[in-house]
Amino acid sequence: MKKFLSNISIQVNPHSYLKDPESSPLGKRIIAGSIELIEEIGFENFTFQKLAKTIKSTEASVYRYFESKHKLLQYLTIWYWGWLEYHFIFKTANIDSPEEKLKRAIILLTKPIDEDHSFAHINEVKLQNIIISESPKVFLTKEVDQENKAGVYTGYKMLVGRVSDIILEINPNYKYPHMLVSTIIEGAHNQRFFADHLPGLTDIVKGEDAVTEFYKAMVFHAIKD
Amino acid sequence: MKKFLSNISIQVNPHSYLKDPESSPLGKRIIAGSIELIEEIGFENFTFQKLAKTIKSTEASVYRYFESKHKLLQYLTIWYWGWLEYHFIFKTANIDSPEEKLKRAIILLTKPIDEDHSFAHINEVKLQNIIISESPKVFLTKEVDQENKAGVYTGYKMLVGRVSDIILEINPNYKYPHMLVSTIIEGAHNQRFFADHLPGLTDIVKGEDAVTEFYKAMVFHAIKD
DNA sequence: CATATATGATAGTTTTACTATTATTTTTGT
DNA sequence: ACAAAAATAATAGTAAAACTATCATATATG
Repeated sequence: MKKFLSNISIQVNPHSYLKDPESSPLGKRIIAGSIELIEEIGFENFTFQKLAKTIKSTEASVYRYFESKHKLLQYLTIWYWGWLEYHFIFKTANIDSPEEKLKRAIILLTKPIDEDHSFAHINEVKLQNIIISESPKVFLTKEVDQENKAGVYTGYKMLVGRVSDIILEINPNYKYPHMLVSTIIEGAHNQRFFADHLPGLTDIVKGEDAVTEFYKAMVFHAIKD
Repeated sequence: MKKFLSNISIQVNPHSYLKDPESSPLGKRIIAGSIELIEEIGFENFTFQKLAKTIKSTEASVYRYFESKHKLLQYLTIWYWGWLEYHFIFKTANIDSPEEKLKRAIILLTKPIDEDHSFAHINEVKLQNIIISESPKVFLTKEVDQENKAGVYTGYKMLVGRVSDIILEINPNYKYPHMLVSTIIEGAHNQRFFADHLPGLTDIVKGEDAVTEFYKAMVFHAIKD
């Protein structure tokens, strides 16, 4: 899957930035550098000073793009939801069977990504690691309601809504489609984290992608009458 | 359910504290005060200086009990897992049917708690709100592996292990019991948070505890052959 | 009642998060 | 090609947070 998105870009809610990082080379270096650095040292240890040093710029310049490191992480997660939604549309296009569409959606939402380099300055694999380890910190704050009003979570809700719609195509009487979808998205992140760091909280089955298998079976059982 | 634990206390891994807060009145004020304050202002805005002020002590005194606010939050979550495990044992004691035990376990893990005051200095309802909004921040750090080695997550794993054992009693061939249990624990927290702040990510059904109903149905469907 | 221990009062250090100012470089319109 | 505008760099500074240290005082204990 190479460069198939060469002329499109993921729209990110401007609430998360002061100046669009897509609009300049420095902005792109900030994004690329922050993905590298957050993945490497973790969000708590990440500072704009360290970022400036790695991308050979200055703290003040970074602050012209992002008001805080929290907003930068927010930007990255919004971008990721947009990226997921794009792939979702791509992967379910022209498929008639809702069961097959749902299966593909679950794979997208639970499998580690291997594709790369659709966007020159974004390392999707590292970004996904950041999403797994850091993304709950974006919404688990006292500012979540304001941010929600500002539209920060629209992309996430759209994605959940799209997958929910497929579930309702399969079973129009199923009562909890959104719950099921957000459970598998957040759950898959947790399970990947547990597999790496707290294996006692998960089940690792050799020669099998247990996370995807587990959620696939779970979803199809849950929505059956 | 009143004071039925008058002579027992929840053991917390000493890795999380410098001096046992259960061992002194000041220690108990630190715990009580931090539960109030973290619930009110959120973990990011919480500082030892603010805590000291609310409990009428000093920053330096708080630091004699906890090395950092991260360790304090860790202490609270370890205590909560111990509390849950105790309740789990209590609620499943003398029940023969594994289905009934599992049902009770799911209720315990997914329902908001209403009982109170079993432990004088701990407000369990507020503590649960903290667990919902802040507990992933305990393990989602670069220090998780060291902490795990130090036994910080033993209580969580024990709890997950106990519920998994019931699942295996019902279906010895089920491959993912730990995954299923940790999915419902973390999932229920997320869904409660979403219901309050990001309702587009969940399904609120009036006159019904949708979270508990959803996970009960999900689990029993998942473990069926 | 002497001694040890816990807490309080106070002050200090380092780091982070962020703002302000001016100089220099790069971009853009004509 | 060049002047004006915009972006970035260089530098410095402030406020608060996250600790650490010291000494005085209170409380508990043997």
